[in-house]
Amino acid sequence: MLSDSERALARAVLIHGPISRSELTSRLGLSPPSLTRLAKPFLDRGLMVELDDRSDGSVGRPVRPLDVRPGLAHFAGVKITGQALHVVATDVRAGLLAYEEHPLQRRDPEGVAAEIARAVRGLGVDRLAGVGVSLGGAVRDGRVEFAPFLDWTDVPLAALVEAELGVPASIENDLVALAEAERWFGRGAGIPGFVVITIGAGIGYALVVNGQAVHSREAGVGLGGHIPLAATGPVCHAGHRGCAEAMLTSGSIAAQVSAALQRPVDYDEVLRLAAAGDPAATTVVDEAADALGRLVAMAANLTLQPAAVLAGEGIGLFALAEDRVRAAVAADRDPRAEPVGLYVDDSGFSAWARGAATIAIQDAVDRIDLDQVEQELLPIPAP
Amino acid sequence: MLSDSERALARAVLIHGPISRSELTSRLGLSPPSLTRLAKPFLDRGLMVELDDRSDGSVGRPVRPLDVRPGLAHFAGVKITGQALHVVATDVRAGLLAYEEHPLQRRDPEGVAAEIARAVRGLGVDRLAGVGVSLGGAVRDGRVEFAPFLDWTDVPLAALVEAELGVPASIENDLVALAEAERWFGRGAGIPGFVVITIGAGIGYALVVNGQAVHSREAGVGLGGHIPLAATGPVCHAGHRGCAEAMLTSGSIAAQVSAALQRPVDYDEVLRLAAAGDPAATTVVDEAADALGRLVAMAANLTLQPAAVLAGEGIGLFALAEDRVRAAVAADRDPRAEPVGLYVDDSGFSAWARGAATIAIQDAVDRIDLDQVEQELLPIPAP
DNA sequence: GTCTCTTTCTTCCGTGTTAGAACTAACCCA
DNA sequence: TGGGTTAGTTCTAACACGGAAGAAAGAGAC
Repeated sequence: MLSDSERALARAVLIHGPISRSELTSRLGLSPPSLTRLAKPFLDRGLMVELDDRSDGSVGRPVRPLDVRPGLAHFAGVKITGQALHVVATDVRAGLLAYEEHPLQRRDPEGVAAEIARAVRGLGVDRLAGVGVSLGGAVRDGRVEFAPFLDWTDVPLAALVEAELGVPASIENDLVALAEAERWFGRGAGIPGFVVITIGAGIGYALVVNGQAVHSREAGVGLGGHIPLAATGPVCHAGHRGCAEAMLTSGSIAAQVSAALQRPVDYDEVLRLAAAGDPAATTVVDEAADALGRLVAMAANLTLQPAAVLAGEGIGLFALAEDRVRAAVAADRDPRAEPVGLYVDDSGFSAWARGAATIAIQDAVDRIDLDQVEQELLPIPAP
Repeated sequence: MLSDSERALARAVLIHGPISRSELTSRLGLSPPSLTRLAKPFLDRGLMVELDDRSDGSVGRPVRPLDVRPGLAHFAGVKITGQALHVVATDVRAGLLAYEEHPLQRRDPEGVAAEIARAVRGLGVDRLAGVGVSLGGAVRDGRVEFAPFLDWTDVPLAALVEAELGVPASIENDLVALAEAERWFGRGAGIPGFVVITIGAGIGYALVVNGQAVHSREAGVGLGGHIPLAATGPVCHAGHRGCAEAMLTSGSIAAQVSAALQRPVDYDEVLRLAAAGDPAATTVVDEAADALGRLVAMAANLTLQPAAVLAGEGIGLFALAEDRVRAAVAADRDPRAEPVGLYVDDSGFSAWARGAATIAIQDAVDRIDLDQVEQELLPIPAP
């Protein structure tokens, strides 16, 4: 619907906040006249607004930065896990407006779609322009090809959710969605390529290269989880000693400390104990930090990307043992290579659902038709 | 010089051999009229020819496939190692016409440039349209920023070679060049992404994602070389036990077998001994095969690419222990994931120099100026 | 105050690229 | 010989783009 240049403009304004036409010329490689021409329809239809950036003392005509019209639309993002729906409402930049968690009652596609619809309606968001749904598994063209934790095969989830909610629905693999969120609105904004590693109940892995997320069939399979990271260490359920799952998942870490202390301890308590100096917890956390650093280094080495975004609900580990992680990264990295940039997204569980919302936002941008913008958008008074 | 569409056409015809306009429409996303218009200047100026594809029995007007004019130009490729220059002459599709090896006498930039020029002239190629040079190190904009094995820093090698030879010279990192060669003309043609692993005197590693080679600053540093692959095993010069260099380089393999047999044995003899069933050689080769498989699996897992091109002068190992390599790949790969496609380029040392030639070819395509095609090209009679 | 300078943005217009519609070319087959 | 089929071409209208020149809007100098 939009031409390439129009879409590039829309994306640039969405991602880079208020931005002047002159900066857009260099960023998009277009001439000033083209920017004037391209921006006009977006302004006329109320999709963008022109800010009057008050004079900052510099000489010359003041810039009139373009921005997305505030309150133009809202989006919902839903991450499906085996146990729950994590639901967020966001603005057009995936900024968090609300976050809720709902236990998942049903597992059949229709039931899940109905619960997604109920949860999204429960957010009470007006101007909902799209819903994004993410889950672990292989996803293509709005269909869940394969989702092991729900035992789904070839489920047309986007169509089901659209039918329930009446707004466009987008589906994506949870890790690809998270990578997209980090790339557009998160810690990876402005970096051409990076690795995404999540730790929590499982190990997640995704990749952005040359400014685009790698969208492989494998994304759902969890290939990063069984990379060997320690010669000694616990054994994962697949029988790998010292693999990423064994060293880094919150369940395995909690189990190790529980065994040592001979009482049940959960992950958060492990982190507290380690912070307080408990020797068993400290040992386990330190070894996990070493393993995380090794995983980051290995991923950076093999993907040739000098940056990593760390996320997931278990990422509290990093704050506790940052020095060890960094030391482990450096140890497995050639000293002549650029040091790996580490960016931590500690927003925990809501990051997953924000990732889903990002997919909905991206699809909404691609869906814009300047000839068919609903007139309801226009009456909103500009602030 | 060429517009985007013209360049896309030129590349498609170069890469995909004789190809009809109708197939180009779908491949390039252009309309038939555009193909007619775009192809005409290339035909008029003698850069392309129209084949009359004799009727194959199908109904309808026969196709007139476009192809590069035979004998249009030749290219030279030079790979610099610490000891020698490996030099090839190729046609426009990087097809091998000649291969020579010259010991490297001098190490200073001017001396190397002079030896490159002498070696290339020695090939006796007419219609030389460009020279590509590749070497291990960091390269940018025709300059060698850093080449440890020659102890070079910021050497304008392209300019030096151009001055000596009088034809355009292109410089690239050896592994990026090899990856480009595999992507355009080699085993990776038609695959959107793959990993390149070379074994030989060292371990090489490169990456193609979304149809483009990853061009990182790190490419020259050899990051793939010290990935841990075996808990036991020999120690590399950097002190890593069981790392890729220790397990897979021809020097390390030969040294292990030499130690076992208590006599000096070179790499080729190791392969012969293993093929003949010698127990020491077999053990070392089998362990190397396991390590190679593990490296491939790890790279495929972390890059999310389901294919690997194996190359390098030591790749004879693969033919000898293919089953073990494949088994090791499968063992470290989630069974639900797509199996890794293995493509072997067993052309040995000349593959490196063909990679360099590929870079020259790519640059030559980007340099085409349809307004300034030399008239000398035209008198060649079409076949 | 007003004049000049600087920078941003806009208007005008020529150029070049694109694809739709209609057409021609070249072959198979009956 | 004439219809069917596919490939490729010609004509033309639309349109996106950037260069040139101009307008807008402020800062600073006098």
